[in-house]
Amino acid sequence: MIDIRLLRENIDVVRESIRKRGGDPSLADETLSLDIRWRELQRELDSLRHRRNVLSVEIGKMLREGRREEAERLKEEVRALNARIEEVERETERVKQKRDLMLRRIPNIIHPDVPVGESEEDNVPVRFWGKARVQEIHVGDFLAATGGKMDYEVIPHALKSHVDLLPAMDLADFERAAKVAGARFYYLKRDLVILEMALERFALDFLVEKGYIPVKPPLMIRRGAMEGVTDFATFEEMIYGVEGEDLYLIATAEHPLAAMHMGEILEEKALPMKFAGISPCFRKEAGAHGRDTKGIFRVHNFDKVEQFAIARPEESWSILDEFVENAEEIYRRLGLPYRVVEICSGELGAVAARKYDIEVWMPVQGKFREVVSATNATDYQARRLMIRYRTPDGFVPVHTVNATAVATTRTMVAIVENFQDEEGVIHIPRVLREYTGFDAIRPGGD
RNA sequence: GCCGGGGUUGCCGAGAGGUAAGGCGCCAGCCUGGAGAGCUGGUUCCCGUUUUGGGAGCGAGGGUUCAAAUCCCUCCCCCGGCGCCA
Repeated sequence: MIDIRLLRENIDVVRESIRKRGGDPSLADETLSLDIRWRELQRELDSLRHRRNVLSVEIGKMLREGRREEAERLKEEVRALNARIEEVERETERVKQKRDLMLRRIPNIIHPDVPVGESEEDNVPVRFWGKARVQEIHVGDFLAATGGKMDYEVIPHALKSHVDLLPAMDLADFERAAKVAGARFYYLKRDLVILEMALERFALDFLVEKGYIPVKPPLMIRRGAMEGVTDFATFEEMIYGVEGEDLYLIATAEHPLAAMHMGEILEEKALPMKFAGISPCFRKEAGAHGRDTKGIFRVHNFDKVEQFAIARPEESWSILDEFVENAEEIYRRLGLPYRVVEICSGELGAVAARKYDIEVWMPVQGKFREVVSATNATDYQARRLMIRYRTPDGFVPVHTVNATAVATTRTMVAIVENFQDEEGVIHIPRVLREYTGFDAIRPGGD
């Protein structure tokens, strides 16, 4: 939620931000006129209540002095006044709720440097790292995607998709998962289970070493908490609810981590707080029909190690950079070639003021695919959640920053695509071997 | 799940139908060579204002009443005990 004062005092900033996102800026004007109406009603309500309070004190005095008839007459007057108050209260509440509903639909004010654009094609690559392995047929696409700014080698042999390779090696079972749970679920088996845990432990150790606090959060949270951290569209399209309970499955550890300090006033010296959350993530993936329908690239539940910070406003941008750098270092250590892209205005989620993705080169698919997403939500979540910190001029909303460290399923796809050889052997990145205890996964096991 | 105790302002803590004591912390002013102590005022949210001001707020939501932190319902959370469980 944006600061309503911004709407009252500087509505052009709000309009411009909405326009850049491709939304309708009249949302700002409509919200403001509701706010003006609400303030009128509130003023009327306050003066009516003032009158009641005065009379009520008077009644108390009369009763103490034994002036019963006078008191009864006044009571009658207050009863009439109360009927009027109730009427105005209802209207005030109605207008306020409508205003708040619209206010919550206004997306975060975007950072001025965010590239303006409409779709994925307008995202701006900012960095490339590594030497990509490119199949002959993908060389054209690769050059288009990198503009020649990334090193590559053409590989002669054909590569297998994880969708085929993993079941063939009995490392995953998609058919039985579909029987039991439906599409976009999976059983992971054997060494792949170990690999997943190795990835998690590697990412967690990496962040803990930097002083981040490891956290396993609740996997279900209440509606009030979920509404504080997600926008309406996310809630509708992504979030599973539990029937008969006021509980919703988290779509990322960011949700319970952001809500952890809701309603609190934090001491400035406690900031920034940096967390390494680890949790399963549950996502409906509504509207993703026909895309990545097989395998483990896009699934309804997966594990993720997440970076999350609660920060002072003046430090949130450097923390966003730090998070991106952390994630890059993780993927560099894994040896996976990637590019960093800045997400354009039209593709930003409502809570994001600015966002970077890391996309790993996937040799089988012949594309860069998103594995990491890093967002500065500025004060947007904090205002909804009422997370503030103490400053000399009062309580100020904190900033929240989130970024992936490792999403296990997508990273495993990246490993399978990048590190399989001619024989179909999957080589384990060196940094993971101390965690897995094996250096490769071979067909037929061993 | 059951029984009992509890949830009050940044923190602690009184108030048990009559309109939120007191202490601490913090901020400002006075005082001081400077600091401290002391004194004075302020210290949640909303509306209004040149100023004076008004309203809301006692875990959440309803109800009773002229008036609710206080009485009555529903729910949430914390502490203790019992039960159940990994």
